[in-house]
Amino acid sequence: MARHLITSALPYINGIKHLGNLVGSQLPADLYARYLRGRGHEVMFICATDEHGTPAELAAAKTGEPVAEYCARMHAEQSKLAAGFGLSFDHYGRSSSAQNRWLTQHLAGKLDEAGLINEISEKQVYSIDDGRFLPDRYIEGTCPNCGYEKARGDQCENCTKQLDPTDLINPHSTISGSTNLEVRETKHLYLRQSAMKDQIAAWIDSKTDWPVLTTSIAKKWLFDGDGLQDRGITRDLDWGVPVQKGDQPWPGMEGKVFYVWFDAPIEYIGATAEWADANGGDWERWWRTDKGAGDVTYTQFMGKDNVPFHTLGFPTTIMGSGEPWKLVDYIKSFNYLTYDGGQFSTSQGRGVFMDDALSLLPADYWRWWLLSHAPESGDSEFTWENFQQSVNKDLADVLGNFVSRITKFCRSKFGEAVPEGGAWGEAERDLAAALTARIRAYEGFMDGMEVRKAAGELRAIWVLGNEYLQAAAPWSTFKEDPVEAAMQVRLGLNLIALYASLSAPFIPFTAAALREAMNSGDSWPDDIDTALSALPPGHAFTVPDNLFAKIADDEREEWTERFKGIRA
RNA sequence: GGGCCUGUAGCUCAAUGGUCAGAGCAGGGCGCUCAUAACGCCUUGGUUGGGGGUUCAAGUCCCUCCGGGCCUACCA
Repeated sequence: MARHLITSALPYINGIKHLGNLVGSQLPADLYARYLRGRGHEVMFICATDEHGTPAELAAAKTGEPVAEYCARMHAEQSKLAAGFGLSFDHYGRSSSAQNRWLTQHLAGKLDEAGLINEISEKQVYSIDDGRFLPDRYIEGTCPNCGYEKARGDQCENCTKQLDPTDLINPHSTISGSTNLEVRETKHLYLRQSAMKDQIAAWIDSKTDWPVLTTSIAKKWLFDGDGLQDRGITRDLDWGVPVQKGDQPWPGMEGKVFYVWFDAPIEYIGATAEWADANGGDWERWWRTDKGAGDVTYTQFMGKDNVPFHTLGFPTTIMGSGEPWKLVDYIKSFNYLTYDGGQFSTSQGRGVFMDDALSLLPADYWRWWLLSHAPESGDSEFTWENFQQSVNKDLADVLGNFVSRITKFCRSKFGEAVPEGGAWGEAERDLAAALTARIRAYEGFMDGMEVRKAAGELRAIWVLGNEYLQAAAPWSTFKEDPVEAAMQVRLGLNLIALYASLSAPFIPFTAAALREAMNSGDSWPDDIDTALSALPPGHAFTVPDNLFAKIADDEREEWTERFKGIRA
């Protein structure tokens, strides 16, 4: 038994997440966590809401709530949706927690002691009417280069020229529209990533088994142009972790907070501490190599947009602190899921969101489609037609109908208990051998986090059941040799119990329903003969309701229409 | 502009430089009747985006052109 720490990229607090967010981090992380638990490993699966930053403040202002209340409400809502999708976090924390505040301030203090913090005075645009400094992207004006009127402060979307906000003609705040802007001097802390460049580069170089997507993004940032740059880690905002050196004040930084990207990854640790405080556990044995975390394998899941922060910023924080924190062992990164040709977009309300999804269909439908089409090698596209076909064929026909045909046949001929008599012949031994080969392949893909291939292998395992049943044909055998048919049916019923265990990481709700119907346990099939005799003769079961209703054409058409625009 | 990823069957995707480029779905045929008209077997379908090059051998490596996507450090 090994110990696995698993973290999913933190969903931002600003609104309900869409299916693209879900498949890029939380869902595959859950798949892996469930699988490892199923194999008997000790797992700590952590996620949290990322609650700081300008967008959270603006979203709260829009609803008229104090930002703390807004975040509390949205956290509760996201927790509920996460539970609805079966995301099996050991703890779903909040980056605004006291634990994270303490850790963030502590690490900043250690980085300062190590000489890795610079104080830099700089000029930024301040909006007098908004009462806040404006990030470059919140300033719009006319591009001095091409005359495009909606150029942003950082870059003109029209001519792609890099801009400084002061370059813009007629600049205004995108928050209020105000043109009452001025340039003010402000002091910020910078994390000296450049000083850690060689150490980070050597570390990345040692990770030869990481996805290309992960290492190529990291290397681009490390070596492009002048190489890894220092990064501002503070902001002039009200909502966030107050800038302190540990528990001491930071002279000159009063009223400022740490940048959301400094404190967000630290919340992986913070959330584990939250878990420990809530459950009486020990978080340090997961995070401190001097306190028991030496045998932990740490895996992070995230979308590609998060990779720079996890390969450069957070490791700089961890390594630079000089303390024995646990570093990530493997970063599994994902491309994007697109929606009918374009991007899913939280800000534009484009695509299918987690709450919509659960209102239409049970979580397992979505889990299966999303995981079996996970954007691993490149962006992948969600279309309603593809979704309908996959779900109907894979879940309803291949798996659902298999369960239905064997349980109903048994009930009509033998009653609702596992029938006795008969012994395996060649067909059964062949099936067992085929199952073993496929299960070992499935385990290999799951160990390697090859999500789509694992889904394909699982489906192939389901298909083996139908092939066997078709060849054995107990409905024919029964007429000549009821004892032989009893053996075939008994094997079929045991296959259902086997499928419940194997499928649980992908479709946990269905797996639970199967276990309940079959009165079976959830042990992993290390040995196929044992697994296929888990339900002994006489073992009572019930015929479950159809596991999956098919998606009808008119439903698909209605949903296609309903979700084609942008949602309010 | 720069960097990275990507283009393979109608669709979604596979293929350490090495048999005849493979699966699933969709399409066609046959079988079966336990089952959610479900299942099984067989089968049609490809100049691997275009062009050039390296090699005994290229989907794979190099160059070039075309198309799609992402990132580019103050959105997170």
